[in-house]
Amino acid sequence: MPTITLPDNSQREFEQAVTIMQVAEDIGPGLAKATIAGYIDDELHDACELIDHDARLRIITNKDPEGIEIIRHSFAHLMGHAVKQLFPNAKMAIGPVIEEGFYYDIETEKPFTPADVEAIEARMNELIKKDYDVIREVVSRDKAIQTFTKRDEPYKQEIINDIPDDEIIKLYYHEEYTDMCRGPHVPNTRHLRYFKLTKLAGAYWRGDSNNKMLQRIYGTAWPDKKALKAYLKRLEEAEKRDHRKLAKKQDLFHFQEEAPGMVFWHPKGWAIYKIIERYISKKMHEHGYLEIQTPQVVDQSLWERSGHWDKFREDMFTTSSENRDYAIKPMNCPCHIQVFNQGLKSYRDLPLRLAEFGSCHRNEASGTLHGLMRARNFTQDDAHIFCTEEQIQDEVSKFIDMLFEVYRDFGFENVIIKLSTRPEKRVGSDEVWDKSEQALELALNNKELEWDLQPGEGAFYGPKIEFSLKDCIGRVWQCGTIQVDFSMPERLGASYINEDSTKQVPVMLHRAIVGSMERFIGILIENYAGAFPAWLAPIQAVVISITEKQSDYAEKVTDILKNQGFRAEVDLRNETIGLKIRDHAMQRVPYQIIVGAREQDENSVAVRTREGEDLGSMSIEAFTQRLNDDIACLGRTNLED
RNA sequence: GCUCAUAUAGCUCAGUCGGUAGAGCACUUCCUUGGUAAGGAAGAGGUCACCGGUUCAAAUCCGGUUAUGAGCUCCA
Repeated sequence: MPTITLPDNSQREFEQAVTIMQVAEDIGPGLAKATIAGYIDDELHDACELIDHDARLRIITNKDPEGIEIIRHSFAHLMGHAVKQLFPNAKMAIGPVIEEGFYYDIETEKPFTPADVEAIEARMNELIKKDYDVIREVVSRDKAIQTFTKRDEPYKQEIINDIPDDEIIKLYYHEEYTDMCRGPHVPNTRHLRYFKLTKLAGAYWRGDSNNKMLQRIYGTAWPDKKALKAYLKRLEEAEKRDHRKLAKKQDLFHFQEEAPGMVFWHPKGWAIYKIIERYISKKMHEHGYLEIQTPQVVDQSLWERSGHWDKFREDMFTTSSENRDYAIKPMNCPCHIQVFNQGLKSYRDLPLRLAEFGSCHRNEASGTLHGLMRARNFTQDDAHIFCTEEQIQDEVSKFIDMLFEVYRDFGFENVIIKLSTRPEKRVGSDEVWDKSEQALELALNNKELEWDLQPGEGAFYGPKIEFSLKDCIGRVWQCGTIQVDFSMPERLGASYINEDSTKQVPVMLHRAIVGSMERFIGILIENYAGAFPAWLAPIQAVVISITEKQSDYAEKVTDILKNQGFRAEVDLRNETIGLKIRDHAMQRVPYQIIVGAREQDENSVAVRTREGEDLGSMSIEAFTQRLNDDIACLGRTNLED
């Protein structure tokens, strides 16, 4: 006689054990129709789950986040159903839910073509129309193995072998198709309506590149048509912000075949770069860093001693001359240690913070290149802090503060923080790793920051904190980092004299805020959709003449702005005012200064923003004051500084 | 690096069955001298990524290379 308590605390009593669906039916036919699954006490179950004891029940429909997730998961099975009908020899691997959709990894004789995907989508739509019931069966391990042996599904068998003994195994039947899953799943395919298969790609079995590459089909699914349409629209809009597209439109930079993964910066893109560089440089100065510059090409032996040659030689560009082998520097740390090593250092010199805008070259695998986000030549806002063990905590803490100061100035609120701990292949004792991992964790917790642990993802010389930002379509890119290194200073002979006159090896902290100037600019372009705030905009104001008669006056106004350090341009083209405004608005220039006969007579300017707001006529001084106010929050950042 | 796809004018893209290439924008010149998101006309512009093959004939079909895109792997 189970008593079921609903979320509103109302209770229903039943003569015998009931399923979630039966409870829903008891409440009303509308709810029964919408029921996807339910929480029995605090556990999520299929709608066919039997309740034989007093319990709390919360029914899940497509209005709940869990409901949407179940729908997406069931869509993966539905795709499996369609795939097996069209490609009976396909071997199904895994089909999980991801953010906004699902995918299935499948082994096939021949890779799927885009036409195959269309056919699969069409077949899914046909299956949907059948509104068939999805039947769940709890089975023994033997029965599961038997089922998938009979179905000739080797990947499923492999998965079963990895399922812990105490876990129950469930099969879900979609007519003649059978899949295995933890569930829950929708009780009937009528819940599966609004989806689209979005992309086709290869993916390694179990994410290991030594394994066979399977075919992965991605899809997106939503509870209603409106949500699906909105998602596709959102994606389309986001793609317009792609930094590679905006770079072409705004003439910021380009890539070409002769230098894959290396940027040709154009004047406007380089202006942004220099503004950021100057900003960071100033910040570093304020935070006690000393800026240096080290060589691009360094003898191979240094990389051998640092350990990089061993681990990364495949990814390093090399060159040779007069029987000596060199590597183009892939990172700056060994060079910074060389600077540290010059002259005798005292404990009084610590912490010593050496900073460099270090240009690095890494021969990244061709398939990983991605515009500015992943380039073969990039510049790190790198710095290495040489300090004592006792100073680590404080330095890490100061660094995190500085990082957030910078990110806020660039308008980033949403920073993804991860702590990566010791990898399998590493140098240094466990004791040293314990200490450094704790130092990083403590620094994060003291600031009450939210972070995720990434076990085994640290660098070979030490653990690290990563600070990542998202691009226009939500891809996550690591930007900032701070890494503890107990190994490299010793390997490269760094030392200082302690209070007691003994020689000690300093700890080194590797750290970067923007990470790669290139990547950071890429993310900035996408986040601002090309409409940079005035302090970052490559052109802050464009002076537009209405007719040729104002050419001299327009040039005069432009010169005044330029002489005050503003980035201004003049547009004297023989075109209508409407066209010129349109051009510069599309170029996202923050301010347009329109000068006609009226302004010339009054020695004034008419100001318009790129958003289309008409600020009216004002004196040149009033405008420069306004522009100054606009960029004042971050101090004047003019190229002429 | 792996899987799939793509590569045509400066840009965005058409180009059917294999018969020597087309639009819009941009560019140049001329007309127009204007008041807040496209004034008008004319002109110029292409070794169809590169190398090879099939064919009487290749932008188009086939193979390879390079680059790019999506995803996977990797990322000091």
